[in-house]
Amino acid sequence: MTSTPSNLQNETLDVEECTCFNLRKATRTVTQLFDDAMQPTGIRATQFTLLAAISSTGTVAIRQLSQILVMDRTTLTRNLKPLETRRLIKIVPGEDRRTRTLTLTDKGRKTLEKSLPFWRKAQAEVIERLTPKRWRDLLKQLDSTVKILGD
Amino acid sequence: MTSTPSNLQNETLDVEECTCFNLRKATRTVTQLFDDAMQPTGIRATQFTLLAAISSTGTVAIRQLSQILVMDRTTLTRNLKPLETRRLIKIVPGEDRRTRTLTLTDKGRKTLEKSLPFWRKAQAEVIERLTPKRWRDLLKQLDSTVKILGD
DNA sequence: ATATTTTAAGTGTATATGCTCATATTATGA
DNA sequence: TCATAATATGAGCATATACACTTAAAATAT
Repeated sequence: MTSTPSNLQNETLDVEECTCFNLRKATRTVTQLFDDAMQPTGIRATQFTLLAAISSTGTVAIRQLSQILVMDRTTLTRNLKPLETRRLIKIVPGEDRRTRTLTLTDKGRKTLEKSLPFWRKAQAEVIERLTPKRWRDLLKQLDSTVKILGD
Repeated sequence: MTSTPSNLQNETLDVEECTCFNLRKATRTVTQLFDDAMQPTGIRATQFTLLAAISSTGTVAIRQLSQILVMDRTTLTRNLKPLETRRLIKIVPGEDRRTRTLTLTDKGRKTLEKSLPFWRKAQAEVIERLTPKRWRDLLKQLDSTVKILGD
């Protein structure tokens, strides 16, 4: 009986189908596209999302926003830092003094408004290149994934 | 004629459909699931991917691997650091002395082998919870996305 | 054969992500 | 009311990501 060689090789082929790896790969690709498109605005795609979220919620606490964005609270806190440093947002204690509430500054609002066309352009380009059907399918799959695997 | 109020509110609703944001959100969710499942192995999902890739390619240069993984070269360099520190991989100059080639150490091979069942379990859980059909659709969409938007 | 160009890689800087632990404040229960 | 539990946050630590710039080595062109 010949000893079976380590089947490491065969196993690792499966790894090309790793859900995590493929998601991260696609995220790298798309984030680079968006960051590149947003470059003239001075803010990144991630930062744009935060400004837009704060704009649409109005005043909101950190924990609250982290739940809306399905983002770790401490990650959000860190991500807010560069926005606060550049005075795009204001962070002040809430009525419940455990909380800190977020609001856009005038500068933040202006930055968001100026950035919107660039975001829209990037988004439109992605939809066009993927085709609307594929894009809708992608978003649908991503949404299912978060809903089903979240928590 | 009534003046239209700032349509910032309406605009930002679209942002919930931001391709970049939704990808990042799903990636956060899935990465947390994988990292959690891999926790007993002492390596993270991202690191597992690197070990598996090096194992399947055999000796490989950094640039080469970065292209295989569709990953920025400098990102790969940084990601290799903790693996090298823990002596899971060896980085040595290649024949072309501009290059540095990567190989698994014995410890790296052992770590990869021990990690495989945990990765498989996480992957199986994801496929089961999403259902195989949805999972295949997701992977297909991610692959299209990278192929179409890459470069 | 040497000057020029191309290619591979490392480093500085900045952001993004999330776990663990510590602290402050509010809510609750005896 | 006062001790305890629950909640909101920040900070330390480690990794992940990528642009711009620099350096070294190989390829090429004259």
